[in-house]
Amino acid sequence: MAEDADPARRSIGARRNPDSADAILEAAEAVLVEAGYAGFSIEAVARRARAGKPTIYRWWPSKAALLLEVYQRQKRVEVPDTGRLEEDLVGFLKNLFAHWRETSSGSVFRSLIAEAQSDETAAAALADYSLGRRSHTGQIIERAKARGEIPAGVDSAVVADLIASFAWRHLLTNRLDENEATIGKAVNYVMRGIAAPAP
Amino acid sequence: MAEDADPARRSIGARRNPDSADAILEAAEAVLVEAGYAGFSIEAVARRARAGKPTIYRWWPSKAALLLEVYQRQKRVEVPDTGRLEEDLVGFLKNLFAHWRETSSGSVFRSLIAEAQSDETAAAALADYSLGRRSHTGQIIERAKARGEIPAGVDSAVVADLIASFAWRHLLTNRLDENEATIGKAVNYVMRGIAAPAP
DNA sequence: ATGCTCAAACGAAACGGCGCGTTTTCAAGC
DNA sequence: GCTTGAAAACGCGCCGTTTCGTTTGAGCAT
Repeated sequence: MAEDADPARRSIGARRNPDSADAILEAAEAVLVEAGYAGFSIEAVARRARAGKPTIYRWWPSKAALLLEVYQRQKRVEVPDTGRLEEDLVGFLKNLFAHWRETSSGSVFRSLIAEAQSDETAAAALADYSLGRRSHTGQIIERAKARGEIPAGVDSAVVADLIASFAWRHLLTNRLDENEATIGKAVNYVMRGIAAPAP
Repeated sequence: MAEDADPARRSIGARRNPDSADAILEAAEAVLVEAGYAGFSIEAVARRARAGKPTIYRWWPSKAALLLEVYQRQKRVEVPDTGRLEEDLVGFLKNLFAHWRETSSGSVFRSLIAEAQSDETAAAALADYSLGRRSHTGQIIERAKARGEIPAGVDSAVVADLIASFAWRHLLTNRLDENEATIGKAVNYVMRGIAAPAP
């Protein structure tokens, strides 16, 4: 992938070298996938990118910052919009699990969560990110509300939190190959809770 | 806490020294609480326990093993049994969050989850543990089933997984001071999903 | 425009420091 | 004599930083 950095990539003068930045980000992703979070060190990334450590430290103040940018470069998961809430939720989770399994996104996100447990920067970044995107799930639920499929009183933040928690836990415990039935069942419980009139 | 190890604690001959083991476990807990997971190293624990590193490595093959034993020494959280499922679930989550906040259990468990992302041993131990205890939540739900409060067809594993996920996510994102209303709301959604007749 | 100087970023190498996991040494008690 | 424990030292790797020489754009004067 990025293992043979362009030998012509050299300093381009008194401004940031985008080639270096790219090489570093790609190397970071590659190291993460190949060696896992345990083998993810600034040294290893620098070696892999054929870059100097100071170059990395200049642009990314912490391991967490680098991880975060790698994560943000990832392709986004597809969010279905079928017109039925339950179908959307199950489809989204299936897409998400497949995405996490089949691309490096899963490794990167797992690492970010782990890093957040010991690095304040990572924790803040993760919180920002979660809050900022308001999660795809929230949008799915809001759409269902807008078309009157579920009561307007439903607190989409709470529901989205439940779904997101489910996804996180499966990611962190390496159960992304969960069969569709389990996903469907979990979503179904939440779904009925949403749809039922408040007691 | 364990900072002044008994100066009289010395080798007791050809068997394991329980005083040393205790001192090491207590030191590990103290280091984790005071310096966090980032500062948790075998060296630091050995220093704190006034023990030699080889002594630690002899009895705990990895950092994960030590973490796990520290976690298992913790006091258990109280599981309510009021005769009403919703009350039990909310009460349990409240107890659990308070327990995680006010004792070192939260720090230890967070660290264990983080460690599991880079250490295979920790991952296996965590999976064993989660599976083995079948979670307190599962017992709560099974009780409700036994007294006929909810349909016998309810899959308690799935529901317990939802509740546990909710708890994990709040632990990992440092939101253990969530107000009672949020907990209640989340549980309420799940509850109604359980109670409602399958569509 | 042209040419000069300065500042910035680059890769590479080296630094001291620390934690790793291991090995060795020595003393103590069964 | 056996096992255990404490202590010290080992080589290794990564940390975050500093220094070096080189490359190049930007700013300014001519």
